[in-house]
Amino acid sequence: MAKIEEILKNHDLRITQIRVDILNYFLKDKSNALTHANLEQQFGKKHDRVTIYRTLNSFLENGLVHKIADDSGVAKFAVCQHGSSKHKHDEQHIHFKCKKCKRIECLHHTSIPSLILPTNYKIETVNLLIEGICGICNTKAT
Amino acid sequence: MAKIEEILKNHDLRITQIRVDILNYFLKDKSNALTHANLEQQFGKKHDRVTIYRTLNSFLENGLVHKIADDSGVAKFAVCQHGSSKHKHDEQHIHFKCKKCKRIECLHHTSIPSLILPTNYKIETVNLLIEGICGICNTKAT
DNA sequence: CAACTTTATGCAACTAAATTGCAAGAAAAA
DNA sequence: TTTTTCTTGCAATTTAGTTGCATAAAGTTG
Repeated sequence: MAKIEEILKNHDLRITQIRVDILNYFLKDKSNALTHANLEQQFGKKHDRVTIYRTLNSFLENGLVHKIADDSGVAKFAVCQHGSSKHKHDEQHIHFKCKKCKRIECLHHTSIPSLILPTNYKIETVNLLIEGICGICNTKAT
Repeated sequence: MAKIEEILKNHDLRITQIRVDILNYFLKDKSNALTHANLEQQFGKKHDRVTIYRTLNSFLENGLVHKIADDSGVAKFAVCQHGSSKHKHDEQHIHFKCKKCKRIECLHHTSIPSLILPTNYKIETVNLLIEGICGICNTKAT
């Protein structure tokens, strides 16, 4: 069985054309976040708009991708790092949004420092989005 | 001149009824974030839906409020701490979203630790959203 | 592998959030 | 108080996402 199909299986997802296509597209650049619009542009002729939404949602529910919080109002998704089970939680990591190229990427190798909150606050998830200029844009500066 | 009106002036905003109303409402609980829907519920009879959007946007542009990134797709706003000029940047702070009461609040007294990013990455803004159970909900637990 | 069960897909319609254009009205400036 | 500039209200539109339902495909079982 091809690698892609194994990944889908491991996340309790049926193997269908659109899922293979979209997962492949995500895996081309693992740290890059994608929107529904990005995928519609890529696959809009081959697959239905609504099916793309539903694919993203099932990927999300089954822990294959995670949703990235940003203030644009458009949902962005990126593949989770762990290759296998849907139950294993993705390590928390930083998201970086470049103001120049607009790309959002996951910085998997940069850890989130521990935080001290007021008494009685219970932390469940930490969502850290940094905006600035990414390495690529910064080297080929104006 | 009343305090509210001074604040508007200091942010280069004309004094109008809706702006006074909305700013007052924000200031009732300075650390609480509000959505357009919250404000529409409060002021929908007195003021137009679109005007509420525009009020939020001018508050945002003139640095009176900031927009909070979260994954819900609905824009949330909270007043900035500094009372005065629109040019003074708001100190960066943590946002906390309670999974029980759904409230988003600004933790102004909890600072963001410094972060080390990969080479050539330039940080401009840090957006830190923590989800969990807030102090109030946690003490009156189930 | 045929029949069956379950889940996914495509299409149309719909909802929700936010924006735009424009004429009229209100604030601030001259 | 007149003029200029900005703000408001209304209608229409755009954009993002969801829902219902009939059909089709995937996986399962005898």
